[in-house]
Amino acid sequence: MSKTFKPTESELDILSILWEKQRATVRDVHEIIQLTKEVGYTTTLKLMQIMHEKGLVSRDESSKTHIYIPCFEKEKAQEQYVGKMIKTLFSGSTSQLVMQALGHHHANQEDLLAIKQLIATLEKRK
Amino acid sequence: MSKTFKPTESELDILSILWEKQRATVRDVHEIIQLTKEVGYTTTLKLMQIMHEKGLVSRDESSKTHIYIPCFEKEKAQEQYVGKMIKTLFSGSTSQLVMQALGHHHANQEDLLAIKQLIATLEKRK
DNA sequence: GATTGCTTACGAATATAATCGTAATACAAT
DNA sequence: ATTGTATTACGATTATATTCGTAAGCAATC
Repeated sequence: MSKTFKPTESELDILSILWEKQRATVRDVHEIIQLTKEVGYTTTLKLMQIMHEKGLVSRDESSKTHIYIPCFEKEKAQEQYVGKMIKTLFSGSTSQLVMQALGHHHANQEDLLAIKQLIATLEKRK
Repeated sequence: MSKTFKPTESELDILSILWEKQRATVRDVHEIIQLTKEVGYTTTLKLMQIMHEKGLVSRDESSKTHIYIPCFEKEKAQEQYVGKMIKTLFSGSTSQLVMQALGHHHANQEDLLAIKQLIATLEKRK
């Protein structure tokens, strides 16, 4: 029964900030957005208001300056996007995605160790 | 000088079919799209025409029924989307993406072996 | 050569997303 | 109280994406 959740590009950018900070005001969010994008304050405000209408975020209105909180877990978004990506960009092959990621983006020794351990677990569980 | 390439959702669906088949007519593509989506033939046609205008695909017009060919490599799209995803959904952590993928999507023994080998290479190259 | 069926071209309508200006409101400082 | 500043609300505009109807071309078949 979980609704298909499908934020737009801009909404996802905002969500990613909210997941990071847990809770934030429009200004908090806007200041971060502004680092990478030339955009007015009211634009960010409006986007967050729309996200509120859609139920993507909730907000604490007890003080004048509202505080926004994401309405669902980052993990849910991760699952959805990773799945879609494996399907449309990697012909359904998980390992191709994994290898693309490892091949093109840095992972340190510790990270690699953790991955090896996960693989070991998966192999045992066969 | 490579332009930022940014296909829409629908365009990406079409591209993914073209990458799979290498070359295809509008009808070929439409028949596959139709399996998952209720949409008219001319809609698919129009989308592909627009993609042609944008330079996302080229086409062979020598016979009446045009044959479409993707204009750039799947790998380029993979790189771009994986990068964006690591950034917005995994706080910049490649290994988190990798572990999410391996944890939630099936990979067989052979796949896992290939990944282990890649990791070994990366470790050596330290 | 008329009819049928499949094709492309094209314009228009509709839907969705993103942007911002302006006004109203609250609150703090003078 | 008045002024200044930051906030929200809201409407309007613009941009972009999606959808499809209709017409025109072409080739095979009747």
